[in-house]
Amino acid sequence: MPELPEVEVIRRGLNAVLPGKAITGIEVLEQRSFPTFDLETEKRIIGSVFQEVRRRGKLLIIVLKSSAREEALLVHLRMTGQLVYRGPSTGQGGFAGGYPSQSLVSGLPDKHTHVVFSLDDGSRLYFNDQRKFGYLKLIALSDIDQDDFLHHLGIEPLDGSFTWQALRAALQGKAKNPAQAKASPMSVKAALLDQKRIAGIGNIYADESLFRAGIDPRRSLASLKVGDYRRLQAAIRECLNQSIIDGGSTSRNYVDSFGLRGEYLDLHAAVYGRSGQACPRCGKPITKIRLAGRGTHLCEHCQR
DNA sequence: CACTTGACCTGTCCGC
DNA sequence: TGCGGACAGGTCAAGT
Repeated sequence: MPELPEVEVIRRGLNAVLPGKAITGIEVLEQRSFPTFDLETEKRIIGSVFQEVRRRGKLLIIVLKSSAREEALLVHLRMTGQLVYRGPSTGQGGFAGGYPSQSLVSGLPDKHTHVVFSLDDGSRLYFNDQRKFGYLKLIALSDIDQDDFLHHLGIEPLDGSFTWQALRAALQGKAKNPAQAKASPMSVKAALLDQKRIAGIGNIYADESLFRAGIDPRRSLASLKVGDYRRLQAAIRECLNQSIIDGGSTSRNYVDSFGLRGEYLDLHAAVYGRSGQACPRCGKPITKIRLAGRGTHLCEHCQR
């Protein structure tokens, strides 16, 4: 659920409040959420200072600096993870109680809070995760290229290098033989969801991008023409950028770093979560099918 | 080897 | 109202 736009909104929110603050304490209440956490890890974290928050695909990279070296705290939210910041209870940023009144979460920590960071100004950072699929991991910043997950991530759709040609090359995969790649029977939706080909797209933005591009998600990669890749490349960028503007998508429990919901699904989504409703383009009902193991929303009339 | 399916979890929603 | 079961979907391991 947190896909690229949601993670980007969180990144920006954290980047506005964390840099310069030092970590004075960490509590790991659920080992599964931070499987490599031990005394050594704790020693490396406590006393370190937040530098900046980066993003790669759906992964947050929180850069810390200790006296010894720079560390990277990797955070993957998977399905239901949240990273929520709370200012000092005296009220930071004008927020009484340290958080905005519209915040969907209050009373932290709660039963889904698995990791708590205490900061030197009295603020806190909470990692919450209903389904415990998300994780934290600490590595030396210099080792960042060796992280298995990070290392294999595909192209970044918001980078300048994301052209339609790059999209085509990424989706077709690493097959050395171009003829073989061209013959791929894989559906375009399954390829969009493969983080090793393109990073950051999940179920919501796969469906929305394909609708915007007018492409049936069941189409095979082999069937896509240059025009399809051109339209899909533009559609992906437009969907992701619009969602970042809207604060992301909240379909179940996504909230940003201040506990606020995202408005993309209400304001701009055309098909996701709208089966039975009228297609905004042609008025025929949106249908929902199962594809690549996922619920898939489309307009049978507009997407071909 | 390329691709698909099941497991990991827990909360919500639907029908009976 | 309670209860069983389907469903949600990111990623990895196991299966085809």
